[in-house]
Amino acid sequence: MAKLQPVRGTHDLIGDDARAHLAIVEAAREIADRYGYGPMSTPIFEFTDVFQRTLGDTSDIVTKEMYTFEDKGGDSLTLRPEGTAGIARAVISGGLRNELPLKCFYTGPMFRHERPQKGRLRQFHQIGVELIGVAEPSGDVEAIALGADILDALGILSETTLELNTLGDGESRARYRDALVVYFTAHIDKLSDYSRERLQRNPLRILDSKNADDRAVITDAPVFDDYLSDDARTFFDAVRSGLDTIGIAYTLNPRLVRGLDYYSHTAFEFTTEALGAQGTVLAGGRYDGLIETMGGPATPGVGWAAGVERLAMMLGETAPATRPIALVGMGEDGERETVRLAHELRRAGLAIELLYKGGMKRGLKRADRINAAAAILIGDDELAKGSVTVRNLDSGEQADVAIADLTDHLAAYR
RNA sequence: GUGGCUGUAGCUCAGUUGGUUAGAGCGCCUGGUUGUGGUCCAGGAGGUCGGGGGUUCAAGACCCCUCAGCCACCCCA
Repeated sequence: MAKLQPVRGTHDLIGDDARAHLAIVEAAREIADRYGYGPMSTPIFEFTDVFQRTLGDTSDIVTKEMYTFEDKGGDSLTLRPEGTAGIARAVISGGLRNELPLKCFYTGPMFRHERPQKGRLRQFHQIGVELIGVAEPSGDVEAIALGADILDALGILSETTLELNTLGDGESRARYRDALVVYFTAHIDKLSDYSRERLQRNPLRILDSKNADDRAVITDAPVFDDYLSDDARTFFDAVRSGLDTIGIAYTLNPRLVRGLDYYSHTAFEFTTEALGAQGTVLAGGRYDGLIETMGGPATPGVGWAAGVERLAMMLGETAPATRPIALVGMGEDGERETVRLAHELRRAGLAIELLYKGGMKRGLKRADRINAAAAILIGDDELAKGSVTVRNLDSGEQADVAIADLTDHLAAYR
């Protein structure tokens, strides 16, 4: 830390950026509420174990991306890299098992020690939902519909594609995994270095490789469809027909995978071409094995998370803030009166900007800069008459308004 | 963690083969207007040239290291 600067990969949210983030979260929260997904908040740090056990010792997040530290009591704590683990932990430790299904919406910062690039930060923000305790495909459909509704409300659904895949049940996936290992091992000389590593850790990931040589090998790789159990196929068909019923379009992407064992059945991502290499905007899936993996009773779950920064990048111009009315006081008495009036008018529901000092010229200049719709001028002349001057800053027209009539007069600016 | 590109005023950027006091536009401040903004005119403030080291008579420019940003890989929101 040679210099006063933000930590790499972190970002201040100021002005319009802050407003845009808030607007996204608020829009999402409101829609989630309509679906019955109520707010829930878990700590931004947990015992390291919570993430280690849920995410698996071989995942990238655990092996190299966690912000882990020891607290003064000697416990190993970790800044949360994602939201699901904490909620799953709360389900177990908070006795929420008796209140299933749990439907929740969460938002907040996440932390991953990655190299920053477009759409990727070390501290970023997510919104997300979880539906825990529902094993039916209608739960998957509901979660996806909720995500689509939020994207639609933000005006960006049409810029995204919903990619959909099934990871089957554990048995199907184990057999498929074995088949892949056999196939890729036979072609190991043609694989990239990265994919050779993946072959050890997570063979399904090879299917998702961007490497041209890998792609050639992948073309003839075994397809999951041949290994899918009847139950898994039935489940996936039900999800698909559910989406069809409510008119949500999707593309099947057999290469869309999740590494960890507790994932099952549905995997989906809303992706876009608009964000460069980090095209995933909202992604999730079913994690029926998660809570059991953490030491709880077998409990099904499905959910997703979306990156607020990525959503914000797609939004472009934000809706302008409501135009305030500026109060400009001249002289001591005038300034005192603006303070009193500001309080009164704000309590009457108007957006008021108090221009603390500096006289009329400066006051009007500032009123203009903050995009005020009107300025209320109060000086000795006005005080003597018991009125104020209301200047429309667009037309330049001015009116002498008795203080008693002011609220009515200003109704035009609401 | 790996690779490529880039760091000059609050912002966007010029700055010639190394040459004297580092510039522009926008923004900001002041005045023209002792009670009238947005336009115009005049003036002004604002720079460790990301940081450190080196080469040189001389470095914003060249070399090395480092930090940061961007983009990509990896991975993911």
